[in-house]
Amino acid sequence: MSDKLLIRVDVREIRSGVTQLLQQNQLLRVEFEELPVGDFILSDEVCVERKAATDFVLSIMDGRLFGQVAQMKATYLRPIVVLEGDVFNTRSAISRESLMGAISWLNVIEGIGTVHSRSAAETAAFLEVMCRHAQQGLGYEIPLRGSKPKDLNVLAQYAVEGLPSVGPSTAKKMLEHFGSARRVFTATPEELRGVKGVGAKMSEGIAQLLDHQLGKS
Amino acid sequence: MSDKLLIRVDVREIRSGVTQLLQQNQLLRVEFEELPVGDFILSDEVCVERKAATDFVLSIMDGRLFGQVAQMKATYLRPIVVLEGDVFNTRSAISRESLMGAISWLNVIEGIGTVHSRSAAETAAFLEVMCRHAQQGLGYEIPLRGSKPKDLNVLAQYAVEGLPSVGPSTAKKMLEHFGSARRVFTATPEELRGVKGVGAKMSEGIAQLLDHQLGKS
DNA sequence: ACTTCCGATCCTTGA
DNA sequence: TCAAGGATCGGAAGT
Repeated sequence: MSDKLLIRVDVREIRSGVTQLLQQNQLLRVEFEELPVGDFILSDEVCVERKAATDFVLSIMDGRLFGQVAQMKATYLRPIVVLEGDVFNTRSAISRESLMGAISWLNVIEGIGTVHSRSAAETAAFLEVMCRHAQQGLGYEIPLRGSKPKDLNVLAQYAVEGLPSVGPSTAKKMLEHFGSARRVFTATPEELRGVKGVGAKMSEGIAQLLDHQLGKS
Repeated sequence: MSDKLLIRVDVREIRSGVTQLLQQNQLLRVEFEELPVGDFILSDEVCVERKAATDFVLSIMDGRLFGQVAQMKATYLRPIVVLEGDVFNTRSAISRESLMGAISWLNVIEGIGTVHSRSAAETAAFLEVMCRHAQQGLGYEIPLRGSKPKDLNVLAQYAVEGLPSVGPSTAKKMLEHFGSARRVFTATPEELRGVKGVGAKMSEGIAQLLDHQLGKS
């Protein structure tokens, strides 16, 4: 019972004030890892992504947030985003509706809870509580929103979207057409054109990328 | 498509400022009902409980919150609590820990998202967005990946970074090792392990993703 | 997230 | 049947 709670922290958070505070906390044992996704792992099921206000806004604008969220959902049953600071008062030129849209999207569509904290200290305190809940919870399993197997689809889509001129819609159609990501990546330009929305230009561009031998910059 | 979004509001919210604002919103059609649970029904799945800061605190202290939440969970797939105002600055003699405990409990254990709003107006705005998301989804798709580079070398690396657990440095090494992106994507797990930094776990994860047959839509 | 803009792709026409 | 034109869709860029 006297065992400390284990919290696994991504190495990129090492220097953050939050982490310092966690280490000072006698109830916690902090371990650093290079996490492929998320910032704090509270249990096998619960993963926390911490976003300072400005970073949250930036990650919306450059699209990082969506990929991160997709990956969190693929790995953890209960991903949670902690928003640190006042997201509505960053200097960034983002519209209010975009911001609210993002928060709503997380909660309503993705089923990812958002916890607001006002400072690093508060974030650390929240993490302690959340950690206890995640590990000692109530013991019973909670039926969850996301299904696991389906999530490989998302990861596959994520990979395919890396191709030039390929967005969400084309990526989906390609995966449907070819069955797997590997078969998309091995397809010839002619085969690619079999996908609706993919014409000469796109198929050539993709082939060019795939077969490109790296050289001069 | 031009139909307004329907939002069902509990009769006890009739006189609230939030409701007034909802009624003025041309995009919404407001209907009042005596709801057995929750304050706003946004869809068959999504239900919102609005808690002004002081009320939130009170409902924690007298234990009401837990019952309400249990009922919401029983009826709706995705219950959400909107916290209006500054919950940490009510006059009530509640400890910070209890407050954070309640918020953590909602998110971590119950899987109920908490959205913070600073005023009735903001709550109303949030409800509009959430209502749209609940009923129509986004209405478009978000690219999982951010904007793409144009330089072929960089682009190839970018594409490879789409693989799970593969960051910039691993991607670079893979490309050097295999010569082209296509050859990375066609590699077997054993071949992948030939790259420094890629072990059993990562190579298996990658292969699994590449060969994953997508489940049906 | 949301909006706007631009280009590729697709589809119809019409010779 | 095929080429040219315009409508539509989806990706990219910007706020």
